[in-house]
Amino acid sequence: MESLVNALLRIHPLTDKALQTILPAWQHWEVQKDHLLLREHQVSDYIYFIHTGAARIFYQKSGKEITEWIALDKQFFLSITSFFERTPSHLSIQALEPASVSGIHHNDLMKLAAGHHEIETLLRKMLTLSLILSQRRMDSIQFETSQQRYEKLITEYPEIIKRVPLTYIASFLGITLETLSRIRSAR
Amino acid sequence: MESLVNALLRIHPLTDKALQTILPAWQHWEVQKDHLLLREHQVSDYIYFIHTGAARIFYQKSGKEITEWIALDKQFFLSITSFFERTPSHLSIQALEPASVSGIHHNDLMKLAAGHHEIETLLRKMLTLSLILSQRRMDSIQFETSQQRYEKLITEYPEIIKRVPLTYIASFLGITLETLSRIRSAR
DNA sequence: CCTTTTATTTGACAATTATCAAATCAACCG
DNA sequence: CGGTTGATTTGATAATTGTCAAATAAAAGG
Repeated sequence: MESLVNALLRIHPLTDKALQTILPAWQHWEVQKDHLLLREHQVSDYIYFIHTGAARIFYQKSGKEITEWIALDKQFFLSITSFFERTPSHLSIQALEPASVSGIHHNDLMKLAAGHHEIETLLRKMLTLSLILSQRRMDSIQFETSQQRYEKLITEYPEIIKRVPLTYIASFLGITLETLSRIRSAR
Repeated sequence: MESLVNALLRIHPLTDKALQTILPAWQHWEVQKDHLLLREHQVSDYIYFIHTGAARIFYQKSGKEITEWIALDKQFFLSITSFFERTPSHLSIQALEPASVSGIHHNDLMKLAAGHHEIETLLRKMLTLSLILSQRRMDSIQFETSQQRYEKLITEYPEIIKRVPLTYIASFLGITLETLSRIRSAR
């Protein structure tokens, strides 16, 4: 709980009142390794926050699984298009380790945002950060070599190699498993 | 003006009062072909809306210009990171045709959003749309062939070929001019 | 209309990465 | 511990795209 509060306050300094309003809206789950938080074709109802553990967002592409995002401790994650457009997701979300996860439902969040200017601002700032992140990732995919992307990843998340199978990391980086293996052995 | 109002209302149905509050904050410019709306290293102060004309967002990458975005009539465009983080932009924005452009200043928009819940919501929805777009583009860059990306582009904007030089289109698609030329001649 | 400049196409070659196949390594279970 | 399964590495080859150089086409200015 504490890490969720910190994460929220870091995004926007909510008053105590607003904080007390939004906190009860979060639900909590302890899920096992491999548990699916979201299945393909479902409408994604939650923005998640992972307290401890790891999860991946992935989809099927011509028979293969493509990992689109990997979330480690203390990160928010969601299926953006499905959550905001209220359409069935082509993505699935799966725990890669036993995980402690919180989530806020779309209905609740929208009601809170409509009722409290502060929470609307919080949401706006979350979206701003997310958009900036998305832009950076796009830049990175388009203009950095896979080598560089890999280096960046392990600089930012050194533990990721030990916690997440290379197949997932490879497709997250937009390369094949074999290419990643060669990049790694060349260092 | 009318197209800007329509564009805003399509994003979020503002009350008349909110509309009358936000409209005066927009400035208007008629700019010539090649005019720079934003120069590299400047902090980007405006979200722009292009009534008529065309513009591109680009940056220098090892001596070459990379076009990151192309905006045709009735689209919003901005240097996302610079505008929201208030940091000097690595991007430039240039009119590709004589253009009629509106813009709202960061200071004004933030004051309005803080003062009016409705405008905060409008901004939040703009960011949501922008994030969805950014995700789609990322997907497209990472998992579609350049062939497919080109097809999509001309399906959505058939006129773009006649209005924008192929060099810009090529780098927008993330390929070289030569590769684009070959894709085009193969059809 | 001709000249100059810029935009686009074409060709040859090199570099990067994907694909397919097989080998090795590591982890887990009885 | 031995065996089975899944993860990772290595090898050989093919496909895609980038790079550099040159040719052609189109546009702009006098």
